[in-house]
Amino acid sequence: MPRKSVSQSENPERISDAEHAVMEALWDHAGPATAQDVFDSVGESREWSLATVKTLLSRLVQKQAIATRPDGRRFLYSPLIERADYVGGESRRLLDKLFGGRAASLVAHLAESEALSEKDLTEIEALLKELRQ
Amino acid sequence: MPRKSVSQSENPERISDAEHAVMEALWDHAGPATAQDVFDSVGESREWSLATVKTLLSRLVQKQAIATRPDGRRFLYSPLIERADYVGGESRRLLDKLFGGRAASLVAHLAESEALSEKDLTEIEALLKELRQ
DNA sequence: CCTTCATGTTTACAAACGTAATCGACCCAC
DNA sequence: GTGGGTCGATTACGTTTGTAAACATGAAGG
Repeated sequence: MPRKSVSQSENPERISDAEHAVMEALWDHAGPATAQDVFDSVGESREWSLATVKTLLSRLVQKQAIATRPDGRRFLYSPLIERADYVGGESRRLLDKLFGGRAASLVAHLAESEALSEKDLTEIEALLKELRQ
Repeated sequence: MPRKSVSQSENPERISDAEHAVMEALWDHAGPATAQDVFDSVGESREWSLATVKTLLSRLVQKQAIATRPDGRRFLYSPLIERADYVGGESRRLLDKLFGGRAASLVAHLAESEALSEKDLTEIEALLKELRQ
């Protein structure tokens, strides 16, 4: 198979914070969304103009994080990367950066810093139990 | 619109990736370090020039993340924020951004994505047990 | 047709970042 | 005391990010 030319597709282009908010809107949206849709979703929390949302969408297209499909004279946007993958990547980044990649260290830290509520603990215990069967 | 005049010292200035590497060097170093020290520590992994390290140190001073103490004609740098605090802050950021603040979700995700080794699981279990007593 | 609105594209611009060269002050060896 | 080296400070410069206005174009209404 010929080597894929521009190499991209393998390239985990970094998604910025603002861009991430747009991704969340897209992931949240059932099916492809228009720029207006995204604006409506995201405009509540973040005070962005429609223009800003469009810029972010363009940048995400460039970064190959989302795809466009023409629909009449506008575009429908849909995520190219899955939320789980993104979340996994970011989590791993943090783990590597701050905990030497050791997940247990993270959990330990959360526990020590009291970031874990009683409920969290119970949930995690249940989770572990399930993983163990 | 008058920019909200922040009461300094309360201001959690964001530390960039490169700056973080410098912080790690400082945290690692026993006692105050010179720019050269930092350069020596960090120069291995990252291919930075001494000038770059100095720039980063300056920026960290501005951000009030580190303090300087004159020592003859040079400075000794030492962290003003503790690693645990930084780590806690960043962890929380991730948690809020990706998991709606729910730590259990993070752990669940790590588990599902198989980011947790057998050893991790055992460690976490032990941790929980300890927290429970 | 012509005006208006909706929509993506282009351009803008300041702040933050990554990376570093240069500058001015100071100290040491000759 | 003078030429080098050392040090922090200043300046630089391209890229990314946040935020958005201006522009081009096509659709739609009158």
